[in-house]
Amino acid sequence: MVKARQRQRDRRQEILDAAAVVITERGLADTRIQDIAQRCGVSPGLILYYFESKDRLLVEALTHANDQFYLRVAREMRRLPSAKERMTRIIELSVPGLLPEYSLLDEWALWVEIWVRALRDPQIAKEREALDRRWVQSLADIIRYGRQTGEFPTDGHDADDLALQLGAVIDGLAIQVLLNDTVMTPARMQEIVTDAATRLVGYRAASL
Amino acid sequence: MVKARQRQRDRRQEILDAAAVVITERGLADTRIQDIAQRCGVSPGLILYYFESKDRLLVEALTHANDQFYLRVAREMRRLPSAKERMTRIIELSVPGLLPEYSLLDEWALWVEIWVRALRDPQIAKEREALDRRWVQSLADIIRYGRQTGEFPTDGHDADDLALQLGAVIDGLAIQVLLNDTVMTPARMQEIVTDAATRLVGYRAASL
DNA sequence: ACCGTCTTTGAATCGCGGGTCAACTCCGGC
DNA sequence: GCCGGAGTTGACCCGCGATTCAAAGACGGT
Repeated sequence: MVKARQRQRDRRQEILDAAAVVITERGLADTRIQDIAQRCGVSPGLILYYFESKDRLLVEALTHANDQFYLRVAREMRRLPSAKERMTRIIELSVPGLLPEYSLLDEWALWVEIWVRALRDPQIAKEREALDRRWVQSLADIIRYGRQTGEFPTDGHDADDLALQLGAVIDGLAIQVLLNDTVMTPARMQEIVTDAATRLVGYRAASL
Repeated sequence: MVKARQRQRDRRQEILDAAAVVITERGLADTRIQDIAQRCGVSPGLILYYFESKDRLLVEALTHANDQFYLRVAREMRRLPSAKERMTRIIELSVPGLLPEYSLLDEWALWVEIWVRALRDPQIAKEREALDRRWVQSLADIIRYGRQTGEFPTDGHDADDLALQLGAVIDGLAIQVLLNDTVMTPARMQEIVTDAATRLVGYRAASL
């Protein structure tokens, strides 16, 4: 009985992962159940055995993918001892296509799909807000941590405010990078965001 | 013959406008030919008499709507005598939902739809880039104009660079405002963008 | 008033893809 | 080895919506 539960959860995960991949490749609007089934090496009927509808599956897949990403980032942050390093790293991770090992293009592409749906689907709107807050929270935590360790000055604005602004800059630039590789390159984005972060938070960047 | 051409062009415009409205209301993915026809008070068949396919129509509608908006803004800019006023005004116009008379929410909602499609449709990607450049150009022009009139200092960065950064900040914040009316309000966005503009360009804002 | 062409209609076609379902398989417990 | 239920399949149903098309209408030119 326990094993059955486990196996069921595994299967669900597998489908969610496959769904995320397919959405990334084909876009939310062009993702068919058939595609997801194929990527799992499974029949289309099975997909609807595990999820009550295509729509629910897609929604869950989007948040699931974001969760995965968030957890990876959170784990990395915990490992880094200094706030500056954390800031540098989280910026690296935010730039689409900067690090070849994570294909962050994918993360951002999914993110844009979430935005579109959030415009008209209240459930997604709520989810999106939660995911976004969590992300901004991570930035704010780094700032607070740095103030605690003495790496960052403590006389600046509220950490949450700063994080919100920094997050906005990252979003705006990420779109440019994601959609247009000529004018705004990953390297350039990294530079600009680093600059913005140091100015907002008020510290000196580690030279690259 | 001439009149016929004119009438045909009018009909096309009418359809494009209707399409933009429907896309805004229902989202690109859920827009049906039937909806557009209904909004024009016309039969579905006619839509495909004027456009070779739904897809072409939608693409054209997106850029058409953006053109309209751009032209409105450009006209306004020309009327304002000082660069500071222009900057203040273009910021107002960039904040979704700030001005009730223009429902800028709509502009931004369409913009997000363009992004999603641009991820996978090379034609749209190219169009989007052109539209975006035009927009950033407007910002850069204001900066250059202000330097010419002596309103802005001339020792700062390249005007195009500054415009690019300012544009990114606007994009990032606009998404937040568009999707989430609790944390990031229009008024707050306006404040932040104004602040960013004055710091980037290096002038004093007119107090609000 | 007549003709030919451009518009417009609305019904019909057609393919696609989500969801259903009855049958089959597999596996774990007895 | 046998039973029962969970897991899996793939064929089928079904509605939706893009596109086509033949027929009807409007309109300008003669």
